[in-house]
Amino acid sequence: MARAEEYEDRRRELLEAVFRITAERGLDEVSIRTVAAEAGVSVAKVQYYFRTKDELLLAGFEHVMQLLETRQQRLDYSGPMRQVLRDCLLVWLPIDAERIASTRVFLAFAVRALHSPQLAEIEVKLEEEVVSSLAALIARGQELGQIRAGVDPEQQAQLLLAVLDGLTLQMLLNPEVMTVRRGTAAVDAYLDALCSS
Amino acid sequence: MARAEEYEDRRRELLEAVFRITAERGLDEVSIRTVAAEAGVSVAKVQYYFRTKDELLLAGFEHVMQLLETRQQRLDYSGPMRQVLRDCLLVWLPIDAERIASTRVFLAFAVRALHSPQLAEIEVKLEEEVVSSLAALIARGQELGQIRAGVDPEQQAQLLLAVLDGLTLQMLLNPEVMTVRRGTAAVDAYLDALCSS
DNA sequence: ACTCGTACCATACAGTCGTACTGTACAGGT
DNA sequence: ACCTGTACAGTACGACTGTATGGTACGAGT
Repeated sequence: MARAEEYEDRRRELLEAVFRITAERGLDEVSIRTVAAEAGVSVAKVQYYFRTKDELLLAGFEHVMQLLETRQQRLDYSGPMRQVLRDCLLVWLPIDAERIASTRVFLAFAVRALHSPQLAEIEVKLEEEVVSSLAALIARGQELGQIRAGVDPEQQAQLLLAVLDGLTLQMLLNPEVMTVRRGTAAVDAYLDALCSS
Repeated sequence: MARAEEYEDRRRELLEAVFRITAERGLDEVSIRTVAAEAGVSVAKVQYYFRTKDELLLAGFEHVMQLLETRQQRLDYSGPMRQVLRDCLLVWLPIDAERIASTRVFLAFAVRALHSPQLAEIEVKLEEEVVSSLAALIARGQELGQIRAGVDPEQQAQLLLAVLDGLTLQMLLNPEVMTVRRGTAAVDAYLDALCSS
């Protein structure tokens, strides 16, 4: 069905425009018109693919989520658990231009989700997925004797995600203080504590 | 000078309206008109005290910051360092209605600061203050032998703040998963690691 | 050949936005 | 008594917002 594929491609192009605007100028610069201009299309085309702005934003959030998930799935899962876990965590840290953009967009949507049940639903769903996949990695590491046995995988995964969110916020807000080096060092320290006896 | 005091009072009333709207409906629901309506005054009155919307938002951010600082200064600094540090950290965690509101507002402004140099400036300034005061507490705890000597106070303070930010975000976004109990437990665990040899 | 759905475009509408302008009530100084 | 500055109120302006509408080009089906 080349029809359906093309349809999805057009939608994705528009969602990428949403992504770029959000990353560069913030979520409240996203309007039907700015998205149309960014994508180089007419207002009506945006409306054709997304009936309302809410629908556009919903899809925009899901687009970022999917991007982050994809990045997580593309990792090399063959090495030692500590390495795998580290790579997995680094997906969320703003350590290069690509990740700076995606974490900015994520944060913008997450904060808006505080007042939008629909966005919150998406956020919660993704978080559950990430937590459970991290927990699975931790549990697997425990089986292999590479990770301390005493901790609850699920709870530890949640905590890791929280630490990650915090580091992300600090790195974005104050990159001169919370540098890439310090951020990754913090993650490594956390992993040290998790892996050592 | 009762004149100047009244002037500041009026300004504060408007800033509290900004605070309430931001906490309940989000920062992008803040407009001159919604603030005027929330405060029960005319649009022109808001304009009289804040020439532009930017000025209003700037002052609004400073207002939250001041609120948080005040709350931190009102603490009881006489007990053991661990207790003091804990209270200090809990100022930032959304563990009751008051703190939920202030952390929501803080996050909203912080994310907007990603695209506003003026807001970012305020954020960075506050963060430096908080970090240095936390670092002072840690250093004092080290002198008293209540906190492990091996760590760098400044760096540890930054990390603590990051963890706090992350926990805050999680608790606000997903309160059913990251409960008050778990959030405070995470802080306590962190303090345990900091205090034990 | 005709029709129909898809994929758009240009434009219009009502509402809201930040901001500016004009007017006024009133307290205090001279 | 007169003037001036403060502290507002009411309203208007242009820009921008999300959304709706009407029109059109075109490939596919019958």
